[in-house]
Amino acid sequence: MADEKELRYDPAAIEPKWQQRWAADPALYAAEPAASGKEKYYVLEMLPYPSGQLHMGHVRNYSIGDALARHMWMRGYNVLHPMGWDAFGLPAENAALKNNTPPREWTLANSAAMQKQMQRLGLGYDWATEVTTCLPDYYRWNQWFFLRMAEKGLVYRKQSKVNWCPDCATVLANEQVVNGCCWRHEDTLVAQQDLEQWFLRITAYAEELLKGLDNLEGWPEKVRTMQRNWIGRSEGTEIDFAVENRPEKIRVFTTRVDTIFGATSLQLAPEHPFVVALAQADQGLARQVQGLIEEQKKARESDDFGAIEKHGIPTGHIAINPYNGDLLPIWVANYVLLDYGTGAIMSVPGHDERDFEFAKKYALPVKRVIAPADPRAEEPELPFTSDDGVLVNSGDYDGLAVAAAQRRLQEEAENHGYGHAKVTYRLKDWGISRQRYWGTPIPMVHCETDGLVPMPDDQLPVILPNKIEITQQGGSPLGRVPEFVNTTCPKCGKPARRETDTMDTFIDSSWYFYRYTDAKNSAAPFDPAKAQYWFPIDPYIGGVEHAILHLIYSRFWTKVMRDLGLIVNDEPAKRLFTQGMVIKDGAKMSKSKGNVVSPDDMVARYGADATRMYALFAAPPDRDLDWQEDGVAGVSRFLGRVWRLVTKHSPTARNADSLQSSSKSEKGGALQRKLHQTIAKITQDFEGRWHFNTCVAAIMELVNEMQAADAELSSGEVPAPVVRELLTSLVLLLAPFAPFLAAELWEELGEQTAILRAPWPKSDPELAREDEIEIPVQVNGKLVSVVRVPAGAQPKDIEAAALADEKVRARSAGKTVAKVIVVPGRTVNLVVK
RNA sequence: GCGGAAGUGGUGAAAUGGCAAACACACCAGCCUUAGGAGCUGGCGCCCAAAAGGCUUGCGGGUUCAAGUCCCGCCUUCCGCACCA
Repeated sequence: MADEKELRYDPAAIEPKWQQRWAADPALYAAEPAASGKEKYYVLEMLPYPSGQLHMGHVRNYSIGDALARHMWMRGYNVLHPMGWDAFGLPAENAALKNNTPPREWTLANSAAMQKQMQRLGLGYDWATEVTTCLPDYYRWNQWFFLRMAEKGLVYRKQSKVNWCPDCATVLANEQVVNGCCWRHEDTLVAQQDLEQWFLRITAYAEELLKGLDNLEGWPEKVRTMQRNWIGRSEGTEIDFAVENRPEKIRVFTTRVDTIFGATSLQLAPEHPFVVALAQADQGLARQVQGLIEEQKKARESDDFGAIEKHGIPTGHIAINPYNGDLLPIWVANYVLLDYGTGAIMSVPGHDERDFEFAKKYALPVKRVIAPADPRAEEPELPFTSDDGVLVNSGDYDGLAVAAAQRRLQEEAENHGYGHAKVTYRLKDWGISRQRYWGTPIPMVHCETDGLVPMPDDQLPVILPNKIEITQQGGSPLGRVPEFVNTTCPKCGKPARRETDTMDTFIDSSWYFYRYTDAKNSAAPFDPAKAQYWFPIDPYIGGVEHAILHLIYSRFWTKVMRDLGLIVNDEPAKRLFTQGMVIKDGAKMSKSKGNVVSPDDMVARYGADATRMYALFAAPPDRDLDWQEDGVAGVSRFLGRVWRLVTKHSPTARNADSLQSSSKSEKGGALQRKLHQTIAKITQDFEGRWHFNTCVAAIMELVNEMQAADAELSSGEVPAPVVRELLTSLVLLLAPFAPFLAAELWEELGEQTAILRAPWPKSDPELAREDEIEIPVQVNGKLVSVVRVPAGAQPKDIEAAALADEKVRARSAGKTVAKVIVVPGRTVNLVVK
């Protein structure tokens, strides 16, 4: 019975054994100091939120990163492969409410559980550099950075709108607003509230963040485009309009100043200062404007801003077009946004869809001022929004092309002092205040005498109190902890109040990957020399859902740190790799759909190796992956074949002299050829394409061939040194994808050292070369036959072989061969007439 | 509306412009048996009873000796952004 048991591949026996051995050897996955002299490789996967459970998306993400890390270790690189926990955030507070567990305990228990899962999966992380963002030795540096930014003028406070869930009685982040409702209360509309908020001046870096994208060649085009759109640079003109009988001027932003002779009104956002001023003196107007504001609010809340019907209110005031003296009625319109441009537009119904719709509704005049560039073209229907045109009905500017007219009109405005060219961004400053408990306290003090006073560095960290009652009452929870709130002013020493807002959790993840390079540093966020050695990150691997927020914030943070003199790199990551989603039955896995596959379950049934290898085999890593359990079973069966193949022939391999492995036997030569072709293919894929699905397929082909030659391997027909080479190389190739089985079989082959330290096999082109190859022969582009020729055959020999082929002769009988194209090693095409 | 990606067997997929469907899954037939979530052999795009042959990469054009791959125009799906002036 025992013997038979041994004939079966049993991951449940193999994997825990190696897991224990690896855990007992912390140096195995540890990064070495720069002095190692090895070339560095920093492979990073996005750190998880410690929810308590890994999901399949994590497994896929980490399987990709771990395969790369293991491969690079075997290539002799100094590899940094760290892991940590994005540990602040609302779920911990929700759990606290639900289970009466303190957020800190809940979070740390979760990350400990997930670390166990990761170790069970055999992921090779250097746990000595682990970062947990909710611990004071990490978040104190958030506070430190905040103070440095404040010194540089990158921090300010201002009144701002926030998302407010009345049921939770708390502020929500934008990403927690789903279709205008709270993510935890699907039927509760999120309201907008005005609060005084802390902001980081990310817009100071808007231009650099945009320009830098052009050089990020290792980032997916999709992500770069999304960031470009998010930053939303647009070039235009600001023009000041005087108002009849009023002292104010109204500044308008437009990208189409060339259409200004077609302006027939000005439209102002309901919250525009001019409107506010008018409303103060006019109850009726005030009420109407309030109506518009309510409408906008509602539209914003329902996430359907574009769909509300345009309407407006005439103010009765008149603006003057500075170019031609036209008198333009001033309106308040519900489709104009206060926070883009200047909050005021010139309305040109002839050449803008929205203005046209508005003008039709209120019977405002529509003027044609742009004609198609081609004079023969028919006069187009209005609105004509193309910028390929020339000016008409525009005084001295008639006949100018759009672009030229814009330049001339800008010059004119500057000469007369009523306008100038202007670049506007859609990117807004980063509102980082959260009226929540579980986050980094903002290190500021409110003093009656000195106002806002930053905490001195030597009083950091401002510790988040542990004992706190989390309730559903409004306001910052920290405000209800007197020991926290009551302090003394660092400047004057008088009693003062601490800031009770905490920081957005995206701050935690904006720089965590620098901390990995020096995670235990208690004097600085990290040693610049260490960061300089490891940065930039070589591949940064994660889901595309972070394309905007996290990846813009962390680029911003990198630039700030560079300007603080801490680092020398401009960008955090050389290459960004966005893996596809894991889906099941055509839909993203989710609890509500009931199609969630648990990694623990897969590991229990098929083992970590099969689970990981399936995650790499089922699809290329950048595409969505459809999880099919039968596929995991298939990979598991394959690993069983490998196990049987290697254990069966390992005695032969162990006794072989490893120095001579070149085979004289035909079968041995064929297997060696396949082996060296496989090594070449996989090595090449690791160098950039990362199509691990075809790497696994190539290993399967190799195993299939070896299995088919089982008799020759057993009989000695294939020399023992070749058997040895075949088996050891196979196990080495498998190591990045199925680390447990590879380690087990490595030992089975009598190897003493860790497989992770064994050199990656090298493909010998001599051994990989085919003796004879098949060349498809086409006649007039149609496949007709296949001829066999020696591998290095000359074009004329290949041509002769093709012409001699029977099927080819039949096909070209009675016709003349007009042309012969020979692609050596590839194909022959005969053109016959 | 703007931007991005993708459309290939029953399924996941493969294919530096050079034999479309490698490798797997599922299915079918057979073998073995210690009856297992095991192993082995064979079959498996479509048309034709089979062979021979023909057809086939969303649709329509084009470039080329040669197109799943390159170019142009459409259609569909997914994703991101969106009264952004």
